[in-house]
Amino acid sequence: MSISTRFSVGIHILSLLELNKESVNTSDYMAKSVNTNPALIRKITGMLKMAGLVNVRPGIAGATLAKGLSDMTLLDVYHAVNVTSDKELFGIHENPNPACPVGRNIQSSLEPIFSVAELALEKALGAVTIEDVVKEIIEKDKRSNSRKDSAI
Amino acid sequence: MSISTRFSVGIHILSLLELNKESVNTSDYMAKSVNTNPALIRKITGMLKMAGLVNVRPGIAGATLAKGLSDMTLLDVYHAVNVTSDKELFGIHENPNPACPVGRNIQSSLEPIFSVAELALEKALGAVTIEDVVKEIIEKDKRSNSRKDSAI
DNA sequence: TTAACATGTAATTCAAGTAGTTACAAGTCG
DNA sequence: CGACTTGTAACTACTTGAATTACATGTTAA
Repeated sequence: MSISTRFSVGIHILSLLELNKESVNTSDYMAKSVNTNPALIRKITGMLKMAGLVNVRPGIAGATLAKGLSDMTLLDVYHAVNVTSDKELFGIHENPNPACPVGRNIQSSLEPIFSVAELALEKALGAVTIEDVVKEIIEKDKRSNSRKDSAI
Repeated sequence: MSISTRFSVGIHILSLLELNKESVNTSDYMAKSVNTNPALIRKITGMLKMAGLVNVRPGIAGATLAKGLSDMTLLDVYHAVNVTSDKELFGIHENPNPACPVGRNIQSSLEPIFSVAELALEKALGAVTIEDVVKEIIEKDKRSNSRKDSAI
């Protein structure tokens, strides 16, 4: 199965907080941008808060960025929204037959290999900051706007 | 959610085919080693067959390796058992608000980033062959056996 | 040819995770 | 006080994974 869209929604939220920082970003407003419901936004925002990425307090409208954009990588978001802390990316079948040489060694043989692969993934995510994403969004928006203008 | 255990089971099957190549590896036998049921083994074996990794034919007992162990990487197995062909590893929320700069650019901004991360993962998996896994299993088994002997 | 056995596959069930939705308690502020 | 917001819990619908059962199809040997 795919990695939860909580990850991309988390990135969406952080990007939105930057690009819309002049206004108050309530869960209701952000839900409209993501196109989901406010409760889910609040849930994910809560996860981002736990990770120290956003400031948000009960009763006070709006969330704000808690750190500089260049200090937040996608890996931070990945860890914030994924419950991968207790669950590995790769699932390994449990209870293989201990009477079989393969069965009794497959798990311990695969774990370090899977770890290396997972770390490669995380390294790639850690190399991209939210600032990079925001810049990309701005660039893409400029390009599509200029295309639209020239078409008129 | 985690990547399906079909992946680790697929590796288990291929390793077993090598280490038990003197015997006939029926789905029933392999199911006992993996500790699951024969139908699931046949399903995964069928996927491995589609990928050209094993030979198996209706009515004829047992599966065999279709290629050399050093010519099979974990990435081959990953692609064989994962239906990732039509589904990306990272899920991106659909239908974000096109009226919002973030909403209308988030998907196209994230896709290439996620692709890079996914490729990093696949590169790591492609660097490990089934031969490596089999050697590791043999090594681990030797070590645990010698420990047992010395304990007597 | 037939009986025994193996693979291929469909259907069913159960469990778990995702995401959408509603509802409401708790907190804040004019 | 009253309007608004966040934090959560509960519920539903949906999807996927995995286990299980059943049976059609194919093969082999007696």
